[in-house]
Amino acid sequence: MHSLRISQLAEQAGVGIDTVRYYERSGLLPEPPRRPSGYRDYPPQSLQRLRFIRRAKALGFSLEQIAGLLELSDQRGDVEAVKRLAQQRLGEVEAKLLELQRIRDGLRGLVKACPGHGATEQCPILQALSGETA
Amino acid sequence: MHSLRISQLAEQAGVGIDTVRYYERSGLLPEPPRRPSGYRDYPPQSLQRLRFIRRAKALGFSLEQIAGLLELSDQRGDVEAVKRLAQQRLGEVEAKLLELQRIRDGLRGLVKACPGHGATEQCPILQALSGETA
DNA sequence: CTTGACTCTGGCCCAAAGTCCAGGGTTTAG
DNA sequence: CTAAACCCTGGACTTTGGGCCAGAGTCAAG
Repeated sequence: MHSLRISQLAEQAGVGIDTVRYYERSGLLPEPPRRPSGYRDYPPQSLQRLRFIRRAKALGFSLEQIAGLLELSDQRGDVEAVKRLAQQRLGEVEAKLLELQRIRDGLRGLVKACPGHGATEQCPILQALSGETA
Repeated sequence: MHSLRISQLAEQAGVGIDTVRYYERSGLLPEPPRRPSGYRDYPPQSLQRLRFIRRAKALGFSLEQIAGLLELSDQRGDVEAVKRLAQQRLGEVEAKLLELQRIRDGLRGLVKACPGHGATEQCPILQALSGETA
């Protein structure tokens, strides 16, 4: 059951083969062991990691930020530093959540205010986002 | 009080001048009227629009997606179509929210589980993201 | 009326995040 | 043993979202 090769890993994670190699080059995915032929031989955890990356990316994190998140889970020891990093990310994520909620509320308002007919008038989403947080 | 020129608009919106022109080229910002000299002469609403774009971008929306959001507020008439579009966007935004909440919960768990010392052990963020939503 | 700050267009350049060969080994099924 | 299907490295190419000139016109102050 163990050990995937790159095409299987890529497919199961829903990314391209080149993407996998690119992540390795970028340090997001650790270099896997190689078979004598030179083929990469991935342990199944790689799959989790790749999926994590894919989902985080879908949320608008850059690969660099994702690297930061992954560091958290990789670190054993220096718990202090890990905690600080986590708190910082948490702050960022919470801020993002607040803004996204405003967008959601704006859209909800739009959908509700718009019973399928009548004037769209003052669409609320611009309002919802014209707030301060410069 | 009316009518900004490009440098003022850019500065007040917190973006570069080239960015403003780029958004115009991309259709995100409507072409403003010109003075006889050819200078762009922005109405103050442009500022709201630019700020909206900036914030949405910070949330991980691509310019193309932002164009979709803006379309909603631009449309007057064909209320049916607007509503459908809004509902679709709403779905997307809600999905994003759910995923972000999972990340937040994972990070919170990590922060809490990590009292500043002791073993990091099984960091929860990988778990928090290894869920299904393929 | 000149100087400095601003604007115009057009074009070239950049980083991020891949994508796509080419040329050459490897593995496996028939 | 040979063909199909994989994998390797290295490098070129692409798209997105701008940044950065050059050369030329414009505007405001002194």
